[in-house]
Amino acid sequence: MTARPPAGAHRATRQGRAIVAALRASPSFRSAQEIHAELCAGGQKTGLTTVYRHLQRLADDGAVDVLRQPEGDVMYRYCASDEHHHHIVCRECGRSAETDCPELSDWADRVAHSLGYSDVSHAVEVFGVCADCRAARR
Amino acid sequence: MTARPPAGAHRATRQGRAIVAALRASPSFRSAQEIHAELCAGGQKTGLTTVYRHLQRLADDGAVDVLRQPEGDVMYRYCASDEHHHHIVCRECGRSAETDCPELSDWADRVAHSLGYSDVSHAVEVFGVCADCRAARR
DNA sequence: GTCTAACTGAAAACGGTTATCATTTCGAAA
DNA sequence: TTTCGAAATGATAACCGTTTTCAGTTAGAC
Repeated sequence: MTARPPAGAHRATRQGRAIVAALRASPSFRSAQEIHAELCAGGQKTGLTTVYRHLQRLADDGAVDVLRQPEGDVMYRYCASDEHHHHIVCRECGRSAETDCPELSDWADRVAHSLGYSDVSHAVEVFGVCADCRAARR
Repeated sequence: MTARPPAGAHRATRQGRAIVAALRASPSFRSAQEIHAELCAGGQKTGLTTVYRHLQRLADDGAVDVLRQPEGDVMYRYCASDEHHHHIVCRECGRSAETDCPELSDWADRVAHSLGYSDVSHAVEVFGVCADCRAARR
């Protein structure tokens, strides 16, 4: 009877490191497919399945933010903050900024309770055009 | 050279009426597939393609609200209000209520502008548990 | 070095949505 | 009422992102 490594621990793999590095290197939301293409292009051969698996686990662990685009694609971004927060995403280049939302939580709670709802959560995404893209337009 | 009916006009069809009726009859968000199944079950034979086409056009016309669930399914609901508004959706039964959002718009604009973003739009969904479902729990 | 659970990835399955295209239907004009 | 073309329909296939499968590989504890 030999001792076992603690079940549930994650192992350090080349692919896992590459995926986290790719996420950290980007200030904007990226799709699994984009990250996969980027890794392959950079010589980091990695299966698409593996990319999906790591992103999913990172999201479960709360290490990345998940955003669903209006078109339905799921995007991932490395989390700067542990706190509950929201994003302002540039419609053109995808760059995003984080913001906290105390007023927003208050608003959601107040409105929900006044309508008889409890256990309130909210999903908010703000879209706009960032300063650089606006400048590039003209 | 014969005169033509105005291009772009919509024609009144049995299927179109059935789809609108199904939407009007429900207080909660429904998926295209659900509506299709409901029509078929009710003897209103209608193609799935046609359901998608009508829902899409209604959404384009602003006649229905569109909501993307966290799981990715697109849901549709008849619009009570023409104004910009948001929904509070019951996590358990899907029932939804509408609410306006002047503070929310202000918040989104203010935060976005302070970060250099313009042409701001926002997507907000609030989820909770409605009074009936809460009562049914215990 | 040994061993095994964790990880990998090619290929297939999945599921919702959209495109294709031959057929049907609405409705304006004659 | 009949005609006729644009619009609508719907069965089928294509699409596309994501998940599952499963045989093979690898990290890392001992």
